Amino acid sequence: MAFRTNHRKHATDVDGTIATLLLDWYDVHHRELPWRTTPSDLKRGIRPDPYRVWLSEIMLQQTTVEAVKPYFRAFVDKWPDVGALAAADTEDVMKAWAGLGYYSRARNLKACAQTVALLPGGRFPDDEDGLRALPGIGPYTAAAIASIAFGRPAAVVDGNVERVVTRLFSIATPLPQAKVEIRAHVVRMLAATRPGDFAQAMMDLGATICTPRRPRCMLCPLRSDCSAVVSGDPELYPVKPAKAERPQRRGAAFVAVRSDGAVLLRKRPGKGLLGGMTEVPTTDWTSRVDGATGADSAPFAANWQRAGTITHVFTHFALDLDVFRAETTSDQAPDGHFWSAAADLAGEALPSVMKKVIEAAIPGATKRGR
DNA sequence: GACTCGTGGGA
DNA sequence: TTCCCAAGAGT
Repeated sequence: MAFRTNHRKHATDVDGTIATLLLDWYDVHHRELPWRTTPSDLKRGIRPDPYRVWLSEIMLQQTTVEAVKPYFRAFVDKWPDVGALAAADTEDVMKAWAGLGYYSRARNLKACAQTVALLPGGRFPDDEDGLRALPGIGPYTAAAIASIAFGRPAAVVDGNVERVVTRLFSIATPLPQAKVEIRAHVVRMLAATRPGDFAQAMMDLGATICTPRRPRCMLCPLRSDCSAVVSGDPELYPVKPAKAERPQRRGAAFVAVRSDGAVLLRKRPGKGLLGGMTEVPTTDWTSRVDGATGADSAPFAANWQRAGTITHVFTHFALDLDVFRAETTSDQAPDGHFWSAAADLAGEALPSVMKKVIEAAIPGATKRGR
């Protein structure tokens, strides 16, 4: 292929060489993913479905490919197109999203589907600006959909691209300030012929070769052009600010079990932490380790028994919840609460932390049914 | 620009 | 164990 005469060439030629090397690598080593159209399919004129591209991109925000796969399959099975999702019950969408995290994505997903369904032809906008205006679609996702689904030469910059580019050019500027510089490099390297494949190739390279730790530089198609390989340690890049330490909170959670196995639940507020999701009654989650987390802070009087303590780590704090369980014959649900039948529990919109709580009180309860 | 917002897996 | 972090967006 290309001779290594980079030092004799202009920057644009080098950038073009990088794109070619990357795409040649991608043709052979690309990952096969449920939402992806392969390079050979693209060459046969098979275009990706914008709905599936969009859905996968939303799910993949700050979420691993392996975590997304089963959710993606479940969603396209239930709601095969944007019209179906637009018509779906929001509660059903939250239930299907439960466990995937960052639940505002699910609400924005539904809102976005409804907006798109009202557009001419019920189709997604086919450019960055149009996409960027939709709920849940930011700079990255707009560029990703524009390039992958519509072949637009958009600069797709995600965490993978940031890592690859900062290493490629030894960019020591810490993130997020380095983003401007990174983006400029991507714009220059962008292969106008295959924008979508270029974007996905960069991400595949970052995910499989140019990894955060112990990158496999010997297998990298760009190693000859990589500044970090030549001049130092690729793991030094990208430079990120130190993380704030994670505070500890604690509280108590109350699992009330009816004689038929139903469990008392309630709905969290629409916004904020675990917004719109379902939970068992709990105390406030206080920063006081000596806070009152006993049975006396239960939502109603009952024969509360300790059922252990669960721990859960959120992005910006860690949580210990003392779990209490009580059997009750009362069929009454306190204001704002409802009974969920034993067979329905597994399908409720329960975030992982709440499944942990219920499992501590009733082993297997969230795994039955459905 | 600095926070908030989940979860599970890997080193 | 502890830390890092994964195809970021909204405020």
